[in-house]
Amino acid sequence: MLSFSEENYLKAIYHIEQLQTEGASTNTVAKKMQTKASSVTDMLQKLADKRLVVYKKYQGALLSAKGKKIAASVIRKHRLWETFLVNKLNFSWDEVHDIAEQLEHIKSEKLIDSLDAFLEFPRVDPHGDPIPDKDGNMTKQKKVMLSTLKENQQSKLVTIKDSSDNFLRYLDKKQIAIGNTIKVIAIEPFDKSIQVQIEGREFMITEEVAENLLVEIPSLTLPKVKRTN
Amino acid sequence: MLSFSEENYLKAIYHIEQLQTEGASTNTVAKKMQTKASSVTDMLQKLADKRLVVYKKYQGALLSAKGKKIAASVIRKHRLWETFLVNKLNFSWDEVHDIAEQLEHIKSEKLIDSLDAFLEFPRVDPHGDPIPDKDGNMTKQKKVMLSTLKENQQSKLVTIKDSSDNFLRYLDKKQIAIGNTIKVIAIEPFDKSIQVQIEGREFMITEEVAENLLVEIPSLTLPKVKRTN
DNA sequence: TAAAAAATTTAGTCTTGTCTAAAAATATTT
DNA sequence: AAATATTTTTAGACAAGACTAAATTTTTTA
Ligand SMILES: [Mn+2]
Ligand SMILES: [Mn+2]
Ligand SMILES: [Mn+2]
Ligand SMILES: [Mn+2]
Repeated sequence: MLSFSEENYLKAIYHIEQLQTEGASTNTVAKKMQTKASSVTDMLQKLADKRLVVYKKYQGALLSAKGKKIAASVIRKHRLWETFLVNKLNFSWDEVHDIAEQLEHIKSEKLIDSLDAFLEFPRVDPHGDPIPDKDGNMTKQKKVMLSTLKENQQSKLVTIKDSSDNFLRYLDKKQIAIGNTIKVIAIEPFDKSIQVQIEGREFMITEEVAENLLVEIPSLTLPKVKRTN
Repeated sequence: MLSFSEENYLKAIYHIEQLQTEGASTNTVAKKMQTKASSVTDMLQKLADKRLVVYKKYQGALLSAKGKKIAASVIRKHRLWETFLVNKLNFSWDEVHDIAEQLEHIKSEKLIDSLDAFLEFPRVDPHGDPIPDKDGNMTKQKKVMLSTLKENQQSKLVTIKDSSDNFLRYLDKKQIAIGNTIKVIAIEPFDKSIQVQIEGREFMITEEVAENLLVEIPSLTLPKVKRTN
């Protein structure tokens, strides 16, 4: 039975591995865990003893298969609980993360599978992040920053990069939600701000916002040319 | 913010105080917490420092008002989560206790009040135990052991004393549930076994079972005599 | 490639919560 | 009221998980 702390470290390493190819460095983990590098070293050694990570002195750590599975199950629990809070208890999406940080450590396979069924097997959490299945598999969604689209391209908002309360509340205020269809009307060359049309409403967003909105890769808008078959 | 351990000790003391009038002795707490007397002494001193119990060396501990409120809130959480598991996730009543032991330590007032509303403000948990309200008040139900009833008396099952898995499963097997009407048909003088009628079905239970079934205090069955008034 | 900077590990300390063994206080018997 | 038994506290140790400061290794810069 792993401690809360061990589970949190595994989760942090998992998230770091998603971004980079190499192993998670001591300092990166320390930053993510808001702790000191020396504490991280202690923990990496312990997780290595338990064969949950492969760790080489001064070289950082990589999750083992076993470690990856545990990390995915913690993430599964986190996201299912967030979904429960929003869908069943009417929490808003900026209120659920801290509570899910606690709930993700409750140990009971039956509980989490029942919860999954109760929620009717959601594929993504309230922030658009995919929920791993029982075996830890997660469909890695292909997505790009809205800021990479060209004028007239449109796509669907699948998730967001920044999940801070401030950003979540900004989106609520602008009535931007996961699943919305977003069309790029015009891009201002001077400051890269974007005129967008979201679910019919047209308005302006800054480049910073556009970089934190991740949308489906838009299907190529083929030039209307007659095919000669 | 209290630790899980501190909360568990407060809850244990609360339960002990319900049974006795005096303070909880070190040994009683040790038994309930399945720990050593010396560990209990350490914790009682700590809880006394935090003004959560009134503790006198060699005399045991009593909850302070503050301590009592915290204990009641932990019990409230425990029982609401048990209710959630049974009513919403279709757990059986013998499966929920261990999971509730974990869930009762989740810190979020909004969460527990939302859960309360989601469950439509239940008054009792799946085992018939009363759920304290937000302020820690709990309606102390008046109840007696079924074994104290006389022949022909009847009452309603409100809760059970023993909550072991074995007993809960015995009740399931016999289809005995909280809220059932139980009538004492006959008491066998030799072994005090009781012929009962429960929701129409008539069968025999042992004295031990009858001592663990707590029923409403039955209204006096007045002798049928004409009033001269 | 040697020096400087940055990252990482080690050594030692602290807190929380647990334990065992021994000492002290209280309760029960003779 | 002693003597004995039981309960409770104290003393000292340990493991987990964190920290600071110092030492070591790796990376970057000159
Ligand atoms: Mn989250
Ligand atoms: Mn999320
Ligand atoms: Mn319970
Ligand atoms: Mn219960």
